[in-house]
Amino acid sequence: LTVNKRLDKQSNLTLMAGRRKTPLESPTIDSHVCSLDLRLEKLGMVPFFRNLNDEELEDINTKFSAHHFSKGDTIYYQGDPSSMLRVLVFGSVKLVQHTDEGKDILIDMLKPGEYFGSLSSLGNDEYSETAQAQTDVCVLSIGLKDFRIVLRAHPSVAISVLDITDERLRTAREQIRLLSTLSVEKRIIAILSTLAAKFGEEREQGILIQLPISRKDLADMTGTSTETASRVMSQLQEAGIITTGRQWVAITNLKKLSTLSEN
Amino acid sequence: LTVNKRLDKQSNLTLMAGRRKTPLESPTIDSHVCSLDLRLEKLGMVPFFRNLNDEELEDINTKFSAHHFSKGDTIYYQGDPSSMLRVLVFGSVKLVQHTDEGKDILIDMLKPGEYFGSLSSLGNDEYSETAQAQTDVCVLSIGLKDFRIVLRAHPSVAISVLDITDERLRTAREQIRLLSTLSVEKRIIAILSTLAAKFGEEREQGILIQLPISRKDLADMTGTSTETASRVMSQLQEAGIITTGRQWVAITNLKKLSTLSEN
DNA sequence: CGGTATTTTGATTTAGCTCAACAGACGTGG
DNA sequence: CCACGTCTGTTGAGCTAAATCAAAATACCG
Repeated sequence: LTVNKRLDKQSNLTLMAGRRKTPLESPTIDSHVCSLDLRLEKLGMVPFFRNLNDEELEDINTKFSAHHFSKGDTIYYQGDPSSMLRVLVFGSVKLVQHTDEGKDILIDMLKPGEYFGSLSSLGNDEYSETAQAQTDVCVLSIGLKDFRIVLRAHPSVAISVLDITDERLRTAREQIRLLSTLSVEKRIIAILSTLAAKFGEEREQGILIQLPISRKDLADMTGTSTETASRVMSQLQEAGIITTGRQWVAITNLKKLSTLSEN
Repeated sequence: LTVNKRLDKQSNLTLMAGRRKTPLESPTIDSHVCSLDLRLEKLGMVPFFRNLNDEELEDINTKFSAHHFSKGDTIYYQGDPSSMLRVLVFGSVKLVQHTDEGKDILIDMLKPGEYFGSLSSLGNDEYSETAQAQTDVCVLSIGLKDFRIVLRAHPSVAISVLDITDERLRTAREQIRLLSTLSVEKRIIAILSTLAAKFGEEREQGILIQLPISRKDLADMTGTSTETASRVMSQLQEAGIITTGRQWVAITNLKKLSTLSEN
């Protein structure tokens, strides 16, 4: 993979400082990473195509097209007519719902291999959320009708997609539980644990969450205000549980974090 | 259908009173409604079997077994090993999550034709919620492995189940939005609208929600306390928007209700 | 280096929780 | 059919978590 690590020069200088700056790797991709010749390989990595043989994969491959988006780009907007199913191949994407009152809800953050866009042509003809590139990304797209054909031809794919969707439903309901029963502090702790499990990587600072996450993102994930999210993060840092800065978080004391979520 | 309507004698007497008593029909079913001879007919009504021909249906039918539960019975408990997929044939079922701290979350209320239990044998070997009969109910059950076989043999079924699950995911995320952004009053108003659309029937009192719903149920659906739910319901009744009593609600002014939810 | 976006911190306000007591409805058994 | 016990809903008062408003500090970007 031709990934350019844009190493920040200060990352060495600030190693011992109380609050380090941008320890995240912000990978940028050459556009050809997202090119035709790599699609087949990528498709085979996607969970719901994993059981297929080369011939089947080849067939499905022809139905997909590949696109590149830069960090911050919007892949589709909530309310747009929904017509594509997408598979994230590289980078990370966030799904956001906007409300009339201007509040946002951050529904999910995706990593490579996950699908988004619309699945079902049933009734819902608009995207129910906005998809935004959180880093530079590469995305494969397939038209809904074509995807239906694939599902019909390959029951194992349909079953895999069903399993994944069911799992997401479970996660969404868990989120409802958190929102209904826990204090803001505990909700943020829970989200940090989840993100660490999904995106965390071992570093000197602890488990670094490999994603640009702002206070507003945290607030939108936990249904609170940026100010409150900031206060909670300050407390957690004060308590030596996390290390954090602008758009990044690392968990330095996972044990203590999980203790707090119980209590 | 041999359904006994247990007509409450007071329903006539109290027609003009400010607050009527138990206007709900509480149907009880003779156990043989849930018997073998009716299963086939019922299965054909289930959304995801609708496209199948008689022969296919017959085949699937043999894999299901029928069970009757009385109002208040628990069909399965959160944490039990999950092994069955269930289809509600008659009555209504509620899905509840319990928390360590003793708070409950009411995830969903089901009507005939909807499925519950577990879908995916993937990883999750325990029910993530408790299913309780809200009225007398009749339920068809199939073992997970058998259901997998059905899915594999009938792609159209797999696709239907996927569509339904996707729709539920959308609903769950909508619920997350409500919890994250709206006041308790608006959340209750939103739930009342939803319930009216799903379970409402035209009556003299207005759109009567054909289900026993307590203040606690409302509270557990909206993530609030019974006291607050009660206060909101009192206000709504005061404002002439709903009529309500013990375990029942009717919406007398739907227009005004939807006005309130916007504002 | 200056401008902008993000984060922090403080002060004030408030929605909704909790605790508490009571009232109305239900149903059960005598 | 009535009396009684139990469950469900109502209402009040005080308290607290978190929202909001406001302003300053810090990091990042060109």
